[in-house]
Amino acid sequence: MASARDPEYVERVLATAERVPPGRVTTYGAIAEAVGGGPRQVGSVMALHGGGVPWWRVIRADGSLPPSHGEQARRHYYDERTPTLPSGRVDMRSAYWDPAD
DNA sequence: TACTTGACATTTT
DNA sequence: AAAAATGCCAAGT
Repeated sequence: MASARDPEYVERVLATAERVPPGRVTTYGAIAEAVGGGPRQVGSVMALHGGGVPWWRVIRADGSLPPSHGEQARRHYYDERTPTLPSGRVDMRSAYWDPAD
């Protein structure tokens, strides 16, 4: 299992999350494809070890804010001037950043 | 070993 | 447009 317990996997996930430029966002799925495993796995890793990374730049594929962090994330988005839609969702069209970049 | 659970994704109602 | 159903991958119990 390439996993939340393996520091290596965790490192890769966190490293990718840290590489996300300010004002941009990426998705769990994208990271999952970059580091391997499944989107949920990435989520679990973030949940356990995401304390030191900008998790607010990592959102769901549909642009919805992180399920359990709506308010926090919103504040950060405002600070980083992340393109958001009136509906409270991030503007994926322009703010999306690909980990493979 | 089998079932449940989860910072998700995609498709269909 | 919004909600439900289905699929995925690995951990936790």
